[in-house]
Formats: sequence, structure tokens, C-alpha cells
Amino acid sequence: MLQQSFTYQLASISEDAIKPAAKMFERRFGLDVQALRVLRLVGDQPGVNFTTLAAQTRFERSATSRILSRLIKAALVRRELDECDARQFRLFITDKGIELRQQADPLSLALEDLILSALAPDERVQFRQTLDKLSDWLARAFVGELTRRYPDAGAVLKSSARSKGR
Amino acid sequence: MLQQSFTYQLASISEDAIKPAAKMFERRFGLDVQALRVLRLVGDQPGVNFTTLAAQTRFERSATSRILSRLIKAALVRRELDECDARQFRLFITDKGIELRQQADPLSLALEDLILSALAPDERVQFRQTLDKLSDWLARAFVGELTRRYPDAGAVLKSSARSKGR
DNA sequence: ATCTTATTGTTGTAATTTACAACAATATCT
DNA sequence: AGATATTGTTGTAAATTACAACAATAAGAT
Repeated sequence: MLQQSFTYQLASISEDAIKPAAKMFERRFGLDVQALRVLRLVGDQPGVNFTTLAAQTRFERSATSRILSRLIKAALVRRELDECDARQFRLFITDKGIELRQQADPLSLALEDLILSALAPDERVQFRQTLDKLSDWLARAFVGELTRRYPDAGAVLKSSARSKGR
Repeated sequence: MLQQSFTYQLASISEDAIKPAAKMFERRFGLDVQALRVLRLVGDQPGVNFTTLAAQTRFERSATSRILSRLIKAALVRRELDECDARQFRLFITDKGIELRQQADPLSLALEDLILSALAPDERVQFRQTLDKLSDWLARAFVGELTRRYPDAGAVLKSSARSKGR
């Protein structure tokens, strides 16, 4: 086996892990993983507004908006007008949404466990710690360090507000 | 910070790590990371044929074919007809391609080092070992185990020939 | 030999995804 | 009041990805 670049290896792993799981979720719940992710973000933050949500979502606001309207149409999420600001509304998960999560979340956890079953228990703990360290560093310092060393890197730095995933 | 699913976290990390690097490579060498990857695969396996290459590439044969023809047009790769089988040809990196790699590869390594600089030296070693374990297991056993536990997972299992990345 | 079937690599194109930018509605600042 | 900024939605272009047809050749079967 040729030596792999570690970033590529990461991408491969997540792709291999996510793709089959994604299929299951679509079959069982009629939701793609992105929609599920948005559902969870709303569920965990009752009353979020769109802008906050979109910043956590890792895809475009436009995409988030469309996913959200599908969730609302499916009655998994509802929205209320904000009393103070008529431009905003607050998002809430519905009972139906909660019910769906009660089925979906254990399945997600079971799938993750299955993937991590390749590792010894303490290795698993260590691995997750390392991942936290890495994502933290990437979100916080990487781009800055990169442009310091390579001024031509062309840092974009647009949105920010990452590292709040789910 | 909300708790993240580990697969999602992996995807985020690789995306954050790859995107800025990708920009640099495009500016400096006029090659996107995929083309660079193909160039490396060819360089490391002088005389590969297209089918073998495409299996290692993680994208469609059609995409691989187009990338390859760009590399050939740019004179970074050349091809020879196979003596035994007129359908096949054998691929080789050119001197110009080697030269490009001599610039690009150290940069890749430096970038990976930069990313991993967030980790202590022994943590780094451990991390890479864990990644190897994981990708190995995913390539070898995951899909089988998944369909055993969840017969509705809808395993596809089309190509195979993975775990030979670069 | 010839006929059928399989493989190799390329190409056209449909489908999907992603990004961008314009927009109406409302709020805030001067 | 008028100018500027923010919120969320929508239209559409651009890029990506997937699929399937294809010509050229090889291999196997009768």
C-alpha cells in the first residue's frame, strides 16, 4: 500500500463511513443526513434563528434555507415570529420531529459505535480527544498560521462561527 | 459546544485542512488537488494502466479519464501503447511531471506537518496508526458487518480495490 | 474461422450540488 | 426622513458527479 496523505485519508474515512449510513437514513426516515443535521441543531437549540443556524451548518445559507423549508413542510420543525424583530423567526422542533429523532439518534450512535469498534476502548477515547484538539486548532489558529507562513495561500476567512457542530 | 458526531467531525477536519491547501496548489502549480493526486499515483507506479489507476482514484472513471487527459496535455504524464494488448496503454510521469512533484511534494508534507503541529509528537504517531486501523477496517469489514446488522442498509460494494490511496 | 461476449478507455449528457447575487421586508443609524 | 444594514428567500449560473453509450480490441465458444 502506497503511503497516503493524511488529509486524503481523513476524507476517505469520513466518506466511507458516512455514505452507507446516509443511505439507511434516507430509506428509513426519508431524510438526507444534512436535513437530519439541521433537525438536530434546531432540536438542541430551541428558538434559534436562521442566521445562527446557518452559521453552524457548514453549507450555504441558501441551502440551509431550502432544507429548512422542507423540514417545515414535513412538520418536523415549526417557526414562530420573533416578537421583537419582525425579520426574524424562531425555530423549534415539533413533536413529530422529536419522535423522529428518538428513532434516528440511537441509530446514529450505534453506527458510530460500529465504526469505532475497530479500535480498542482506550484508543477510542484517545482518538476522539485528538480529533477535538485538531478541529479546535483548525478553527482557531490554522488559517492565520498558514497565511503567516505562506502569504500566497489566499486565506478567505469569510464566515467564522464554526466548531459548533453536532 | 454541542456534541459532534464523529463522522461529521472527520469530514469537517478534512475539509478545513484541504481547502486552503488546495488553493495554494492551484495558484502555484495550476493543478487542482485531484490532478495532483493522479500525477502522484502515476509517478509512484510507472506503467500503470488506466483501469488500475481509476480504481485507486476514488472518483469516476470518466472523471479520471478527463483529469488524465489534462495531465497529458500539460506534458506531465505521457502514455505508451501496451505491446501485448492494444486496448491498454501504460502511463508514465514525464520529467516535467517529476520536476513539478519535486516542488509540490515538500509543500504537501509541510502543510500536513503544520496541521499536525497541533498534536504532541507521540500523539501524532498514535493518531496516524489509528487512522490506518480505521481505514483498513472500513475497507475490509465495515460494509459486510453493516449489512449483517442492518439488512436494509443497501450495501453497494461496487468497485472494491480501495485502501491503495496516496 | 466466425460469432458472441467481455474489457479498455473516452465521450456526451443528464442530474445533482454548490455558489452567487438579487431581492423584499424590516430594522437601525444619522 | 433618508441612508444603510440585516434577515431570510429565491432564481440561476457554474461546477461536480454520475450514468450510459460507444468504438476498438481481446478472449472464449462452437
